Amino acid sequence: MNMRETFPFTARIGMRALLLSRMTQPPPSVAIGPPLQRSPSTERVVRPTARDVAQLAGMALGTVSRVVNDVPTVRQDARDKVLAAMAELGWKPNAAAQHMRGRASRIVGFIFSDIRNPLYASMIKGAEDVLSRQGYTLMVSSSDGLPEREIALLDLFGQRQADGLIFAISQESHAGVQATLSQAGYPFILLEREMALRAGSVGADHDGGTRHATRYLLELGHRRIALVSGGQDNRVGRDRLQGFVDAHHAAGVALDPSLIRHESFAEEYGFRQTQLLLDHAIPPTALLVLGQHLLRGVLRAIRLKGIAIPQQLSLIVSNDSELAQLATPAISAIRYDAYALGREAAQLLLQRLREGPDWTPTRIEVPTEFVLRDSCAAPPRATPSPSATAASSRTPRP
Amino acid sequence: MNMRETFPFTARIGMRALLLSRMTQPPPSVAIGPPLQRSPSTERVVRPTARDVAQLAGMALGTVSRVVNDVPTVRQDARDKVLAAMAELGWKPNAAAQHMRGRASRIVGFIFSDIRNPLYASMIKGAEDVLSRQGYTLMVSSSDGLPEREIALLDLFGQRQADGLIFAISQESHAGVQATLSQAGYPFILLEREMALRAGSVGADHDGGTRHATRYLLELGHRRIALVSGGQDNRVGRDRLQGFVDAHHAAGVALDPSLIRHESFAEEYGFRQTQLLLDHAIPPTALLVLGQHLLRGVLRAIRLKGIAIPQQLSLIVSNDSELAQLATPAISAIRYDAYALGREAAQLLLQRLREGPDWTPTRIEVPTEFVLRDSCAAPPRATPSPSATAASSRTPRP
DNA sequence: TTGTAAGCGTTATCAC
DNA sequence: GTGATAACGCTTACAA
Repeated sequence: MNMRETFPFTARIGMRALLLSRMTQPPPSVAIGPPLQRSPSTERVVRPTARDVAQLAGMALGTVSRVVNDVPTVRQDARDKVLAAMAELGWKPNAAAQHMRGRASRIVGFIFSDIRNPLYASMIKGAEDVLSRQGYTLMVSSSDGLPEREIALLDLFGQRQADGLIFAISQESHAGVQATLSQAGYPFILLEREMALRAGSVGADHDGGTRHATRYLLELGHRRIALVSGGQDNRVGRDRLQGFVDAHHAAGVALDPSLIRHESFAEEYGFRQTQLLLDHAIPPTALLVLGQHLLRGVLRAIRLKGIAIPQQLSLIVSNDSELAQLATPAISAIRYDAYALGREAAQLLLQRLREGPDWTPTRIEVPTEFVLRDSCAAPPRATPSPSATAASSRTPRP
Repeated sequence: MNMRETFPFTARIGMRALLLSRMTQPPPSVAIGPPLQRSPSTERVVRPTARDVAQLAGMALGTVSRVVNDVPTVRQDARDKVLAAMAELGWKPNAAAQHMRGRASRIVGFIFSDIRNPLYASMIKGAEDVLSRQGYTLMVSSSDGLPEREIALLDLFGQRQADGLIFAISQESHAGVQATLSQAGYPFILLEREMALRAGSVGADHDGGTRHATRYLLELGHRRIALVSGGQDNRVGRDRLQGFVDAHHAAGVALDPSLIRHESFAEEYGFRQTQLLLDHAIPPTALLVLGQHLLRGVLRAIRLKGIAIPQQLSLIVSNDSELAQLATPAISAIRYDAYALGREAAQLLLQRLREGPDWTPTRIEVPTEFVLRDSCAAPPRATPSPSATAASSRTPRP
């Protein structure tokens, strides 16, 4: 017999105890913990099953299933009885059991370094708005930028039967992650990345954005434009550098390699490299900061030196941020719609899920936009350096 | 026979097609969509099962299970054979199937209005860092502030067999949400909210924070302090009002009810009410803005009127934000650690899960902190209004 | 049109 | 110690 205790479960009004905050907590570790340990005394609330519904409705188990799955060959009165029983018991089909019978889990994983990055938060919301409408639920996890954790998460999503994954991998070339990914058993979409794997990808047009911004500076007359960035190991970094170089070529302006610093996205790197650049024998008249966190460090270094923006130094940042908008002066920025990026990623994944493994991997590009604020001006007439005065001509690009 | 195709699945290198961005997309709807529709041709990659592992290892199915669950009564050579087969096939236990056998799902749901709110993002990260270490995975969903969607999500997490939920409900008193919650069948922790339900809750000490800030203004000599806020329908709003009132009482200062505006958290409300307050017969000399989004509108109204902060008007905001930090002048703020809040919520949920239904519902309070910036000063000697000069005495609270 | 039963991938309870 | 085997809650042929 399968009869259970009565429903519904009553809610008791509980008293509240006021605790003073306890805030001790060891730092996050890499391990996901014993993936699915034995749970000693898993107190599970007694939930009704389809069998209970069938019994209450006086129908067979199969009929309950047919009703929830909208199989047309169910007589109206039978359907009504089942529906009534469902409502009475508050029964909802168990997704795990449905999945066991070959149904898709409708779970999509999402891995990024840290959800506190507002860009990721927007991407998640964009993806969620698309996916939730199709009955998918998002499982999100932070990798904290650790490939080992990414691997663990990839395995975890496998165990958890995810139908697909949206992934902003930390290091495109990490062999372990690549290997895990290629055997993951579920399709994935790369965010702002590119790999030699059969995967869709979605990214912003950083190439075009950076080219546009660089050309703008060149047209203002700048001839020594510095670049501070990170990420040699991902598509974003490569695209940005490409745009920077292309703009110089197109303008016929020689590019001084000593003005390019692209080893890290860290704030301190921005601080240090800006100091070095400003101390350069022939310092740059404009600075392209490609990385949100870098900007803080860059601004600190500029202020420390007492350099005036934009009179002595023009500044452009990518991507846009509150800091860029609210700084004094407001910083011109290369921006893109992160929400749209997430939305496109979700749509691409859905398409892949619809079309199956024969699907042709696709890359979707989201446009970037150059937002002109108060941080750009023509270069100062004479470079602060004693030498080189001929360089500061004001001609727009030839 | 249960023999499958061979593993592992090889990864083919795919070519990439470059599509120009397509950005059409209907607006988000409330419906979660047909919760778990029939998926017409769910292409599932053939995954190995424990049975395959057993066969390859030349052992029985049960032994495979014993090995993954670390049952001690397995001989070493048997264990080795199974382990080898597992590795060869890349097999991982199917979490859904494990759950079917009574194991906890180790899924925790998280509902908030919009993940793009940086406070929620931090809370999620805090919760994730605690939960992931115990093998739990977070399912996150936005309600967009719609109770109907909250109800749908509560049901969804039930279907998806969540072990528990962390919830920042939109309207504490919504009957439908209350009813769904009380029959959810899984425990939940309320974030920054309070309800007459058997639930744990975690919140910041807005009462104390607001009291502290108000007292500070009173000690500066302010006697007409205005309050712009929203959320009469949740604990945060009530706590803040309480702190505001208490500080006045403690200082023996009468409180003018016409200076209290607390109907909405919307930017436009902040804009409009600030205009009205500044046009007041006896305008306030200080303004407490309790709500992140309000601040934008408030600042706009103040600038539009050409009022100088802090010379003519002192300003304090809750909670802290980039805008508060970067505005000119920087705005003093009441802040709290949202990451800690999420962490505490997760720990409370874990405790509840450990202790079972007999657990005593607990409220955890996270401290707030008053960050003094450049937006506060003593009130101007004479109020701009022609009347009332006696009111602007400078005595600290008696 | 509806009831019956096999089976999804595990775990747990039996025997052996 | 290890091998069968019966569940778990559901879907889906197949019978009736």
